[in-house]
Amino acid sequence: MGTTTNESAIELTRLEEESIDYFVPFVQMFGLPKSIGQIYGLLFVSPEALPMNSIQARLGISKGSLSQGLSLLKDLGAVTSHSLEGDRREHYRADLQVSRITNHFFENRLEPRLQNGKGRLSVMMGLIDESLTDTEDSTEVRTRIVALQKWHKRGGSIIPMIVRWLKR
Amino acid sequence: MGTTTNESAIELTRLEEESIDYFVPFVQMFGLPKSIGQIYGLLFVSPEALPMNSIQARLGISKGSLSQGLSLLKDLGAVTSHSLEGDRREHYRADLQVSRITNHFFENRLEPRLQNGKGRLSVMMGLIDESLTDTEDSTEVRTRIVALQKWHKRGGSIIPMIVRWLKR
DNA sequence: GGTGTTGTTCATTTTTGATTGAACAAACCT
DNA sequence: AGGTTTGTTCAATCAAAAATGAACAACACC
Repeated sequence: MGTTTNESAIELTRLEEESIDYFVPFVQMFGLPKSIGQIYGLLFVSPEALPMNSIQARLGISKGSLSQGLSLLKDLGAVTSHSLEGDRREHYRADLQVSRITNHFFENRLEPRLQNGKGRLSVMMGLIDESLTDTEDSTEVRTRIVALQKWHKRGGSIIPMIVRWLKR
Repeated sequence: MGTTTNESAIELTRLEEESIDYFVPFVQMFGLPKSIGQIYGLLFVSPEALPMNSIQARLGISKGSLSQGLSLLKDLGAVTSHSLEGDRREHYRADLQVSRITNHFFENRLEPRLQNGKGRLSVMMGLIDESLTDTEDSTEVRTRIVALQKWHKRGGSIIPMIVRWLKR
């Protein structure tokens, strides 16, 4: 039933499978790769922190993906790493704040593009204004761009609200 | 400066270039292909409705992409098609409501996955509850899932608000 | 020092998704 | 009817993104 068919050594529990199948589409809708969802999904239902090799054995993904995935998740603050006494391996634990993942989307994916877009809109207005031919058409287009600018600003202002809503 | 270098027959105006360079990243952040952004960007600053062959000549993309792109944009309600007297070709015009595009993201991309996720969360709760071993660990995990459920619900409830905010 | 373990990096491979263009259908005209 | 224009569909190609695994670095222990 789950999409989590793999050739890995260690079987996943039903709970782990469900969690992974929850988080994979979740991270994907925010433009993150599947492996991130798998890792986070597994850690989310693991009461104790897990070392890399154990995660790898369960998910059956490559060491490279895992290392990169964990490092991204650490950057986001979605997982934390812990050293245990008498064990050289780092152990990884999921942070409960799922919003760490969504914030990444808003702050790194949306914000910069909105910023860039803002500049382009000004340029467009400039181009319209300097075009001498002040026809009916050009006023129509000007109207459109003004509307877009307004809408753009509105979109930008809602993001901080969403972020605040999703955190805590 | 613009990324809109192509081999097409008809030159784009600076305004058209800027508009395309505005909309391409815009649609991409909502998971739509670049061609959609090009088409919409061009139409957005065209005072008169354009026929397919003219769009193709300006953008230099294939007839196939164009046809598919326009049909998606029409489905979203982001462009409308009009028949002109004495011209067999359909003419396409951008709808000012950019929110048509974003709504597609929220309603077709986010909503269904949230819905699917809701089901998985119930399954997860069920699995935890039926697991007889009622250890410290299992209560910890239960807590996590409850928190996730709460967060999930919160996320679901914000979407209609965003959609309403973005429309008009 | 040498050996085994842990984790990272990055060039190659694989997978996924977008674009192309040729074949086809439909509409119009003479 | 035949010929032309307009638009769609879909298998093949191409491009972008993700996953792999081998090479490497860092550390620990003997």
